[in-house]
Amino acid sequence: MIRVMIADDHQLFAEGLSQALDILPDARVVGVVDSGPALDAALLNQPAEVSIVDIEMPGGDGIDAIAGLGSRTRAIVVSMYASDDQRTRAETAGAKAFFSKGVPLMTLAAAIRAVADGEDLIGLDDTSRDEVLERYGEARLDPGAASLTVREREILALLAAGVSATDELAERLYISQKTVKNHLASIFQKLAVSDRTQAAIEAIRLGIARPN
Amino acid sequence: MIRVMIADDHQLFAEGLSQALDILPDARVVGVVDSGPALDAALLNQPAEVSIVDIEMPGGDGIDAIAGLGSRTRAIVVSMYASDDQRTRAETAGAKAFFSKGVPLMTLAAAIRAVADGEDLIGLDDTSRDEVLERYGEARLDPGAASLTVREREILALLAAGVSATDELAERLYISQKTVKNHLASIFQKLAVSDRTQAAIEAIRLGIARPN
DNA sequence: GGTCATATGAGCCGTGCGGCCCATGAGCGA
DNA sequence: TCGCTCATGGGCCGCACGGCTCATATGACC
Repeated sequence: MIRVMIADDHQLFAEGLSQALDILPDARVVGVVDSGPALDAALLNQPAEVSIVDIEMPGGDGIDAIAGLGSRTRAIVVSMYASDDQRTRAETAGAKAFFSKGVPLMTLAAAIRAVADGEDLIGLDDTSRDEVLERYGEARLDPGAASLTVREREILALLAAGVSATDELAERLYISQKTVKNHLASIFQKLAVSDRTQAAIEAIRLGIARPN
Repeated sequence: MIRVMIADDHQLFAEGLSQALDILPDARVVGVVDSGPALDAALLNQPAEVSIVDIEMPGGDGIDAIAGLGSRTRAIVVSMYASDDQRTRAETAGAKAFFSKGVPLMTLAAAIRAVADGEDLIGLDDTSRDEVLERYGEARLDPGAASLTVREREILALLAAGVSATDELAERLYISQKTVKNHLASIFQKLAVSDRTQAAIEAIRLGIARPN
């Protein structure tokens, strides 16, 4: 599940995009803000892998804002009137992609997946960029935890119950530590997380395990 | 918070002990079972740092049960009629402490703290053992998360929100990675956990952070 | 019979994590 | 003034964790 934050002062656009992205099985809009500083503040309390940032916003340029975000989120800059020097400025500020607001939604969706996966689209020429987007055209697996196998759910449940060490997990399940790590790697990929802490939280959030 | 599981077929004793231990600010009884196999099964779904195991139980000797528990829990064996050969058998099975049911509650409480802290009491002679128990006579800190500082709560909240990597935590808080690790080490000690996964779960359980 | 998903397991490797001890400065209360 | 807590850092170290590729066996499905 890719968490997306939207920064745009045009409510109609922002909320419409929010609704549209929520249709995607592999992305979820976790917040909408209307200025650069507000984006910065929102990300403090609500992590998001990807942020969609408009250039034209009151109270400071959107590009100035993302320069100060560091690795907190990966920024995709969108502009009403896309120009080459805007693209250059976005790249300098550390944005991972740059689009005109005229692109199809599915292109943006593909870009979100690509950027969340670590791709950097902004420096590419058009043909290379389209090639990458092509690869991310389809939704990345599971609507939640649907694709988890039974064994993977067992491991997640234990993890969320506090059994975090590999050797303990292996003992409980009567399998080798190596197999535990293999299952965990598979879980990480399916839940789009990067370590067992995030997996445990996600397991609780998805209702696979109860917090108590 | 030390999680304790009690295995004893005498309900009066088990539940009484459960109530008594729950008074302690640093321990919590998370389950009561009445046989060795039931202990094994209960620990699969409910981790416990320490288990109080009675020797005299129907359906298999309590000592036989703990031999198969591995590192899932540290066992403290209690017996109605403590004998030297029972103590020897308990030691062989991997128990960390052995007591007659005649000992004062506070002695058992001290033993629970000692065993949870990694001490092995069963091989010690009486004077050495009493020395160790003396050191663990007082409750180990916090009634829950009361002793956490403001900064530590901030870090916990971020952790439970999915910000699990040290470098990301440092960026959000505008402090060095080293300081983040120092705070985390302090949190681990106060919550009696051993890694950030368990800390995040505990934070959710304590209501410091919401799962969603 | 062939293909696919699942569960099991191995090896290799870089580095992030957690344990340990220590230092400094600010703030506060005895 | 002394002592304490807290937040901020540093250094060191062992090892567990996560990323990668690969192998094998077992069912289910077609």
